[in-house]
Amino acid sequence: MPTIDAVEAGPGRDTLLRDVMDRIGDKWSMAVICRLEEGPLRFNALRRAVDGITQRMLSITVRRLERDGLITRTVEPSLPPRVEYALTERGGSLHRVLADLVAWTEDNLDAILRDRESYDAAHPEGAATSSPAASQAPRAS
Amino acid sequence: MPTIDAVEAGPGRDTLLRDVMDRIGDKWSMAVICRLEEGPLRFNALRRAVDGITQRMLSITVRRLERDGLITRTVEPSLPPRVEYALTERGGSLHRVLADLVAWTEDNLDAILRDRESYDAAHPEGAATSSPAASQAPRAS
DNA sequence: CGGTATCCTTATAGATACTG
DNA sequence: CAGTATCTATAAGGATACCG
Repeated sequence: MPTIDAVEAGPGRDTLLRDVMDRIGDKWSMAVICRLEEGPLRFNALRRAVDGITQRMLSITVRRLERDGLITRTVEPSLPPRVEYALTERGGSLHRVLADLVAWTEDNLDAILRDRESYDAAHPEGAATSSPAASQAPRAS
Repeated sequence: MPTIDAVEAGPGRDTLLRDVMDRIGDKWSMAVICRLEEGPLRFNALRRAVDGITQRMLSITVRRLERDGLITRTVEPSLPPRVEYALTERGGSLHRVLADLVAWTEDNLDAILRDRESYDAAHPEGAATSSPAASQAPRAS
């Protein structure tokens, strides 16, 4: 039974955001969704398409996405087995939302990078703890 | 100088997504952005508004957001000092995109939760490694 | 009030090896 | 081909204490 606070403050937008972010905010989920949006792929094809992902992380990621109904996993019992992954309707709708996020990033990334340089120049000491990773990613396709 | 691969494959949507996710995919950034969208707040007011955040994490989070030009930090040199945080234009535009993500979550969360139960029921063994945290968050406003 | 500094626990993910 | 298992490194985040 929820306390009365839950009623007062509305649905808690930020809590909902946390819910979705916990799902897609990990290192590989979005990349997998984006690759599958272009069409279904088998495990190793997906592995090659994502670039940098390990077999283990792809395995974990597709299982999570399947669990949330964002992708399907279809096993064709041949020898060797064919396992195909494809985006669901729900996964596709999520991808559309994410596309807006990509567009926003395209519009703002350069300015952010510049602001960041200025900030670091103005705050020489506290350079540590400023941003997670983001330093030099491989920058592949 | 980029290699020729960078030209061939397009802008790399998933890499861009990773860029923005690295920025806002952490545990607290979105919550801070959402609270500030309702109006500027001072440090401790923001701390109380976010619910669950520690002083340390708020400190780190606002510094990162300021560094990326998503919020401003204004110090009024009184005694005791007043430090006010406010969303920038850029932060506001990001919030608008995030709002779509919230809406998507509102539309899909219940179904996802149900799918997840079915999945767990159908896959009793591999219950571990399935989802990060997400089990029982405090569920406050 | 508005933070830092320090310590510690746990999640995330990489490497590697092995299997049906 | 399509995964699992194990082990390890790192970093995100929480608890606590202290400072200008």
